[in-house]
Amino acid sequence: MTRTTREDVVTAAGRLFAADGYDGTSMRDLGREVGLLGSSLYAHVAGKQELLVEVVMRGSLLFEDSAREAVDTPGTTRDQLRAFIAGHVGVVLGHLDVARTFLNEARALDPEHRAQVIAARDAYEATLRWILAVGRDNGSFRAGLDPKLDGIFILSILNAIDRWYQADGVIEPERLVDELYEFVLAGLS
Amino acid sequence: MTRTTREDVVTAAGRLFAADGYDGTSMRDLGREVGLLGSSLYAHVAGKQELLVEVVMRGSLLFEDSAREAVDTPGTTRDQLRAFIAGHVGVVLGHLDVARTFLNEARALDPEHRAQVIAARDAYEATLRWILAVGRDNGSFRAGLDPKLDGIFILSILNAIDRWYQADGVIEPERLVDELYEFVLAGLS
DNA sequence: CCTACCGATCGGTAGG
DNA sequence: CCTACCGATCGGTAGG
Repeated sequence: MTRTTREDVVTAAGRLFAADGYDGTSMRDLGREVGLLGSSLYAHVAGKQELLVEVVMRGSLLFEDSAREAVDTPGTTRDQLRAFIAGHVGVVLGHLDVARTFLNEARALDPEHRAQVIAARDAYEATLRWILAVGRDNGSFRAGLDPKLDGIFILSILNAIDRWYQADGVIEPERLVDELYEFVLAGLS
Repeated sequence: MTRTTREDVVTAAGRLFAADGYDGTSMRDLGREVGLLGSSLYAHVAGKQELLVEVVMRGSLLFEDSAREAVDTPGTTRDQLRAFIAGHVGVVLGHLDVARTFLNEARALDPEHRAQVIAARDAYEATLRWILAVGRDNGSFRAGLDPKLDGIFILSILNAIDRWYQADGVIEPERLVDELYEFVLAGLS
């Protein structure tokens, strides 16, 4: 046991926010998680809200980077769609606590940061819609596709993964990506 | 303004639980909503938890009835799938507050009722899986379909509707059902 | 259905 | 990083 760092506190906060929610996590709970008293946390952070902002912003960046990589993927529009799905799965499974907090606890943010998160989500969704529209126009997907509505359907599936996926087996991440891609692509064809 | 009834309190509780969450709703908030003091609510209900149980159980019953009706629908397996989707949309759009509370606030329930809700959700999911398996075996859907995984994908889409649907137009409920059915059916074909 | 409370818990601070 | 606290808010109760 070395000294507790700010990073330890942020990581533990993500864990508790993901498991019990922001409102369901007290500073005393968080202190216990890192082996300190609740009041001692204020030597590391300005407050509870700052911790939420930090965790959520990390999630926001992860999804943003993933979306950019998907668009930069060489190949067909279908390859980009697959990269988008694979990237999303990678973020969720690779950073479960951060992803869960980003997806489910944003409403506890102060108005300014909440607006920032909503903007980030809109941009993420816009990237997917862009892929769908391009694919519709170049014949990769069906002509009658509705980028907005079909984008919502796809994101609904992706954003629910953290709720049912269990790390300990049952289905491998690679197979999950395959099945997701297959199901979604069919819906677009 | 007539006398406040227990029903008024339960309805208002559903509204606030859906909007602000169970933890985010205080008995004083709820009292204000119905024009009473927080402490006066205890003349109508035993406690805050009882209100959550009541709202969530109403949601549970609505989805259960809807699933049964879908299975009892005459016609092809595809017709049953469509009825399942239409029923789900009907419950969500027709009882937004109850559906939201059922879908998002069950974790605030005491262990016994939470177990009940999980069992109800499992049964609902089992009904959908049954439709998928039957349809796979009778040729309505593709042979390689995975009832469990594809059922999760479908429910992911259905359970997210309350998060983005806006009652004031944009898309009609009938068109939503059509688009959902089209997208899902393609994923199963 | 209100008045007047209760004990518990919350986020956070002063001072060391 | 702890001690000792603070004001606010919470769910809930006694008595009318």
